[in-house]
Parts: sequence; C-alpha cells; structure tokens
Amino acid sequence: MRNNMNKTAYITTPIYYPSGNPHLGSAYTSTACDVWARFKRLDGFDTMFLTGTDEHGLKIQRSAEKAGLATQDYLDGINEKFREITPIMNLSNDDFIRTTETRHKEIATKMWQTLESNGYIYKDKYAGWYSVSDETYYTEEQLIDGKSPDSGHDVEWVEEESYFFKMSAFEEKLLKLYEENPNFIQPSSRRNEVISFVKNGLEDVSISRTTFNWGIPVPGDDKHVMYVWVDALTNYLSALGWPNGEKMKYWPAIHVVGKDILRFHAIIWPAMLMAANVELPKMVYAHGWWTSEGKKMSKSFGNVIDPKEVTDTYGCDQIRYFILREISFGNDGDFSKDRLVERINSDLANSLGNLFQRVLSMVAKNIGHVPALNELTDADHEYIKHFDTIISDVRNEMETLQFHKALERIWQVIYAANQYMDAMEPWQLRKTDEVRMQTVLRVLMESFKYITALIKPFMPESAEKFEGQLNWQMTSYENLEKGEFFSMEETTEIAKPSGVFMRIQTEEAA
RNA sequence: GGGGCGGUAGCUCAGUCGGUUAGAGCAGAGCACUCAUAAUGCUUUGGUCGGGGGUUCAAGUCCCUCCCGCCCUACCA
Repeated sequence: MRNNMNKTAYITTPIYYPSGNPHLGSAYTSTACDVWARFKRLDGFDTMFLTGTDEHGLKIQRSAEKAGLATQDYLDGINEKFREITPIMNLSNDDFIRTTETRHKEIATKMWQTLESNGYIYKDKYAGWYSVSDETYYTEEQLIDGKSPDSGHDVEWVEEESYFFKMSAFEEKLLKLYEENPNFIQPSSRRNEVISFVKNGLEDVSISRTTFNWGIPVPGDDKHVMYVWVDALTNYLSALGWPNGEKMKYWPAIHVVGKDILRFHAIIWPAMLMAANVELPKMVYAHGWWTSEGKKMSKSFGNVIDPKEVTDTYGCDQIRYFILREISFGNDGDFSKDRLVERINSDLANSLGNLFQRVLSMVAKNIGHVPALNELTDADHEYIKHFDTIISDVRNEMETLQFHKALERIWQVIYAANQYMDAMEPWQLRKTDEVRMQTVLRVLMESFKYITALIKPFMPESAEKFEGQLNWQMTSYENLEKGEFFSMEETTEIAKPSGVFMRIQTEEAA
C-alpha cells in the first residue's frame, strides 16, 4: 500500500556561483523546479526542493580581496542577493545550501573518504599547458598556435601533484546506464552528446588543486583543496544529511541544470555515486538559454533581463507563466517584450481571466451563490468529459518536465469552456429559462476547480485569487480525480469578482 | 577535422510504424454575439514541408547529395 508518507520527491537546481547578480537564467531554472515541486506537493508527494550557492574557488577569493573583505564576510553579503530570488520568483524551496556551511563541508569530506576507501582515488601528477593569466590548464588540442585559446597568452608546461578519480573505470557502466535508462539524460539531443562524449573514452579526472586554498581541504592532506565539482555536486546529498540523515528518504533526485554543466551532472556525478555506492539520480534535465529581444544578453547591448524588474512590471505569475509556456523545456528561447505582452493578453487576460470574469460576474449578479444544478443535457456531458483525464494528462507531462505541454493541455479546456459558454448562451437563458441558466453556470463553475488546481503550481498567487472567488479550496489532485465533478454547495456565496489577469495596454492602443 | 541536432503557414512550433484534402497557437481578414477584461465564438487568407536526386503503388516522414543555422568535442564555473 502506498500512502502519502512514503511517496517522496526531490528536485534540485544547480548551486549558483555568486560571482555576479542573479539573472534570468538562474531564475528560470529555479522557477521550473519550483513549479514541479509545487505540483508534486499538490499531488500528494512529500517533496523536497533544494537550491543554493557554490562558494568555492579562486574567483571568489579574489573578488573578496578586491572588495577588501574577509572571504567569508564577502560571501555572506553576496549570498543575500541569491536568496532574494526566492521572494522575487515566489519560490517554495525547502532549503538553501551553501558550500561554505559546516554541514556541507563535513559531508563532502565524507564523500571523499568514501571514494578513497572504495579505491577510486589515487595520487599522481597532473600535467598540462598552463596559462598564468587565464589561471587555466589547456589540453594540447585546445591550444591555438601554441598559445591560450582564450586570451592568446603564452602557456607553459606544468606538472603538479594531484589526486585523481578513477573515472575511466566507469565508461562501460555509464554507457549501460544511459542505454538502460533512456530518460536519465533529457532532452534526448543532449543525451546523444553525452553518449558520444563517453564513447570517445573517459580519462581519470584530477580532483584536487594546490594553486589556491578557498575550498574544502582534502582529508589528510591539506596542501590540497578538493576540485570544485567533487565539492559542488555533493551538495545534493549534503542537504539530505547523507548517508544516514532522515531526509535521505527524498533521494534519488531529479537534477535540473543549464546545458553548460550537463556533462558534470551526467558523467562525473553518476560515476562518483557509483563509486560511493549511492543510488543514482532519476534524471538530469538540461535546459536551454534565454536570449533577449533576439540577442544574447549582455551589458553592452543593454538587454539584460533583471528578474526583479520584470516581475515588478508584469507580475510574478505572468513571468512564471511566460518562461515556462513560451518554449519547450530544453530548447533555447527568446525573451521578447512583445511576445510577453502577447502571451499575457491572449492566454492569461483574454482566454483565462476573462473566462472566470464572465462566468462569475453572471453568477454574482444573478444568483449570488453557487448555482443550482438541474437536469444535464448531452452538451453538458460532452463538456464535462473534457475533465475526465485532464489531471492525469497534465501529470504525465509534468513527470517528464514538459511544462509547455502541460500548459498547452490546460489551455485546451480553457478554450473548451469559452466555447461551451458561447454555445449555451446563459445570458439568453436568463430571460427564458433561469433554471437552465443556473445549471450551465454551475457546470462552468465546477469545471473551474480543475483549471484553478492545475494552474496553481505555475501561478500560485493567481490560483489563490481564483480559489477565493470560487469560495473553494484545492486540496489535492487525487481528491479532485476521485471526487465527483459536482461537489460545490449551493449555499456557498459567490461575490462580484474582480479581474485576476488584466490586459496590458500596448502603446498603439493607449 | 570528428560527432549530434534542426531547416514545415508572417511568427513560434506539432506532425507517432511512410498511407486519404499537411495541423495548432499567435498575428491578418470577415461574420456572429453582448455575460465578460474593446473580451468570446464561428468562418477564412496563408505552406512547391531548405535545394536536387533516388527507393516505393504511396515520402514532410526512408536513402544519397548539396546549401544554411545551432550545439558538443573534459578538468574556469
């Protein structure tokens, strides 16, 4: 028997590198995870949603020095900016982990020790072409005319003592993993990239550094600091108190990442977990990038989208809706003001907002409470049928993070509702057959429960407003599925509604 | 160089194992309606499915080739 206590779900954003201000990209990742987490909670899952910051490395150390602050003090300050994404995007993350926290350092150390005692770490020399100005190693193939491919500066052959992780031991196991779990890496185009990368052969990876010290010391050899990814990836476990914490019930996770860091999540991370005998994540989903008005976001173009600014201007729910509806999750997309306004006006104000407004206005004006239910016609039954599978259909799309498809599906019933209303013409019935009018409005109102419930993870504030207008409260998708279509009480009062999604006046129209 | 993905209506994209007149949303045009946020509904314009060749009774869908765009090709994150 499954019950709510053993249905768990876990989703993570990457931990963000706080070298600049949070931008639309991180807000996007976090919002996608948030919608999924909210859906899961409403679907009866005990759900954990984790985000945080990666506070490791030389760049941070340098920035702090430049700011004239102790590194940790500097980080404490900048960290606040990243925590602000939570209120700005209205996120429901259950935790926010920082890699400089003791709880993380302890578990990252534990991870290292586990990998070591399982025989997957050894000490050797790392050698490569090092560019002093770039502070980066390059491989022979990367060099351009024997110089740094990034800056063109000279490189020198450097050998340094380093610990290595035996990633080569996992080549076959990883390929088997990808083959047996086609959904492990999504979307599938990314999956191909990873597979071909692994097929080209995996080398052991250097997992310690001696060139700086802002990081977690290698246990028993504090000349070395752990490589950033050993440190950073482990956050997904340290927030759960691996290996024995009570929160380990949430594992395994779904990891949502930007396409730039897919490889670390799809290759190094599962290899590490295999080496440490930890169950593997369910899925690693790589999403795309946003351009702005058709161009790459950059300060010089002046087209950088500030999450705070756009949510203040257009509304948080509106932005949440737009970024998940506009592009299919995994693809790149363009953030254009015109498209945004078009979506808000067409999808939210006209189709959805106006639908609730026209129905609830009639109810409030003519009845004042939930309308009485009478005999149903074939047309009613046909309309009601639209809601038979809507929840499971949306659930299926959410399972694979197909947010745009989930929304598309929800909008199908919104269109159907407008069509039904137009066909039934309750405003005519008001004059000829008030009993029938009440039934039609009742059918519509009952259907609004489903619409409200399904948009709630995407647009929580607006859904709550709808709940208030319907004088009804969503409990869980399961209850809605199992319950009767007609569940509202006639005695429930319905007040005059006010618009939830308003049109944005364009300049020509204003 | 090697590998991958994509090029379908003005825009963004769907098109499952090849099978009847190639679909949706938005944008445009016309009509209807007036409950509603100048909203909604209906109808409609619009595509030689990147070019060429081939396989097949039949190709957007398979094969070859060419053109165009994007991505990956390890230790900065």
